[in-house]
Amino acid sequence: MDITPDSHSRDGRGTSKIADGEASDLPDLQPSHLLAFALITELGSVSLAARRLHVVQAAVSAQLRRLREAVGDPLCRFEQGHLHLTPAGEELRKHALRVSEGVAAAREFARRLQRRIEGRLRIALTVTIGSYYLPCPLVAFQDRYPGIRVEMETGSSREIVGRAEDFDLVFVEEPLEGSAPPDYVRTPWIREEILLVVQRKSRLARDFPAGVALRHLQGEKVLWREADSGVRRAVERAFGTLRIEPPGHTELPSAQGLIEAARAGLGIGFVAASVLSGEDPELAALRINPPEGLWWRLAILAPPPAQRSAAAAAFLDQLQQSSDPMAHGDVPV
Amino acid sequence: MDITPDSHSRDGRGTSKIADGEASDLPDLQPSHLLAFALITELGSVSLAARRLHVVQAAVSAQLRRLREAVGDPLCRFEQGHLHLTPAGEELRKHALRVSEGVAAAREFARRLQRRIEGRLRIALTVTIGSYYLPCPLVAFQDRYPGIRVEMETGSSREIVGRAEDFDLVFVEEPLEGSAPPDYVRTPWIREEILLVVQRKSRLARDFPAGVALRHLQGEKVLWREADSGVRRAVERAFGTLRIEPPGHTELPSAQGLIEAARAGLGIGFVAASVLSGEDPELAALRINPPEGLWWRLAILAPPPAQRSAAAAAFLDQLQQSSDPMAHGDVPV
DNA sequence: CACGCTTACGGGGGTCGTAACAATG
DNA sequence: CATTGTTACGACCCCCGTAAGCGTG
Repeated sequence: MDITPDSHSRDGRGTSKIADGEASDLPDLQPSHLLAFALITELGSVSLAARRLHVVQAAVSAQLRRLREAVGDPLCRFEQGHLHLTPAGEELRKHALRVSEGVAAAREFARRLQRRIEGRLRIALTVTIGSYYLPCPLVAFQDRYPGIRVEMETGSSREIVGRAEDFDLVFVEEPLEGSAPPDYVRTPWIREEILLVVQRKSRLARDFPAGVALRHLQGEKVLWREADSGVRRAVERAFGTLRIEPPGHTELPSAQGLIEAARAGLGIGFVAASVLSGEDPELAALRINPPEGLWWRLAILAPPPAQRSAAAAAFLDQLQQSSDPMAHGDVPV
Repeated sequence: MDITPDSHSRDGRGTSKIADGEASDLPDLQPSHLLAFALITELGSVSLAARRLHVVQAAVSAQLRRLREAVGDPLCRFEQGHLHLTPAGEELRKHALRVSEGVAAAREFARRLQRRIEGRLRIALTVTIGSYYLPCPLVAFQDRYPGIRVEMETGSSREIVGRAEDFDLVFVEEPLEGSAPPDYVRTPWIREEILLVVQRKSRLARDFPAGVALRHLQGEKVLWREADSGVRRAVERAFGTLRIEPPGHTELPSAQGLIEAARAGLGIGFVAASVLSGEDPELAALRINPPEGLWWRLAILAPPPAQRSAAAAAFLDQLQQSSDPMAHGDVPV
């Protein structure tokens, strides 16, 4: 036999004397009444407490009466304009103060959360994003909200997408690997072109000044970044659709190193557009697969707006604000 | 200019954003929601919390939602049948637990008060009452309610009546001296006859076997108890109305001593009826002012029933129960 | 008589219960 | 399919605000 709770008790919030021998028709002790009582004892006056609670005297007076009824003992007395607590009131005051402080702390905590004074932001990202794109907005965010603790975790795209529930925001490279939780939303973040870097004097630069299709690169010596590089994986994926497998030649630990190697004629390389600053007299940056180009897209995976933490919402806001100015710029590796 | 609190705000208990820059239309954080949240986190389930709160799931679910809205951050998530708290939820849980414990303590305190497991009983009384009439019912009371701390204070009738507000019960001898607070109620307690003790062979015993009027005692040698004796004051008061002042002769420190002195023929004495146990071959106990006799009345001054502490009510109950059986009996001085 | 606490009374909104839906194992 | 959590909706009652009463300095 399962208890359908108070099925036939219309008494919404009342005596609550289920399976309780207590035949007392007393109203049960409400936390809010304790709050009022704590304030009354602190201020020594019902009217002052009412003022601070933004209600009229009569309301607080009624709360005090209900608390007294719930306790069953008189709690205080007003004589010669001053408040006097009975022993029971004195004792109850301690509990009321404890409750009051707890609620005040909770409210203060909520307030700090809302004002972004406090909070935690758990983000997951790939090493590439963590190295190139996130540091700048992150320091800006921390500068703006110094109280928010940011906890980062890096992992493969598939891994962090699978554990998306554990994070406020997940920064991934597209196309998404793995499956995100059902109602998560994908927000486009950065869309950047991947360019081919070759010597100006090379055959490719001469033959394809307006851009080169990937299939023309077969047999070229390619300067790769390390295996988990985001750009490398994007290019490899593009090659994969063509079933072309360009032989790896050299692995460079940084984009800058790759550029230098390309300048020296050691091979061709793929870099994100933002890495190339200004014109280079010796190097050409060619569009890939013209006219659309090969684009590298970064996206943010987030819970639906209603389920976002304030910190996450603030960070997303900031990213969206500064996504046009492209403030993330070129960060040295 | 005084603030009439929310005069034109019909919003009974709502956003409460008076003079608060916060333009957030969030509901404010209710203590009861914290209680529900604490229970949810403790039990790890909304339905279990609902069971224990004697409400349906939906109600608790709604409370959880309102708390989340009030905080502005998601608090928990339900995945694979288990509860997972977000960082904000984890933090809020601490405050919620504190509040929950405080409220539980307050409720437990109220319960103990109602069951008379705990409490304080502050009583005021005259030394006479404290010596003769109160000890017996008091030990019975303490035996029945061992958890209730009894605090006694003795003083003159006028003094303790004046400070009646400081006590749960005031035991006085009538007629009352001084003025009690306006709405205090007087409960008759003990009504006992004061008898005149004389030698059987004395003239008084011979002339007035059915009782003697006070005016016939003029010139007698009176054996008094000490000045603050209740019986002595009662008799003196009776004498006072007649404007007779019987010369004091001897002061005895105890009722028993007074009786012995009377037996020895040292004078006549006044004692409460209960002090005389059984017949005495040498002594006669004469009614005073027949046929009504001279009565000594004890009364209890108490706040109106609604303002009585549970302990006071219990003690009064017990006294009323055992007032007929006269269980207070004769207590040796 | 100003001030503070209490009581009585009417109205609005919060909260409960019912019911239907979605997700999970 | 049983269990659990959520949403929608209607009804009830708590609580607030207004107003009057009352005691006190």
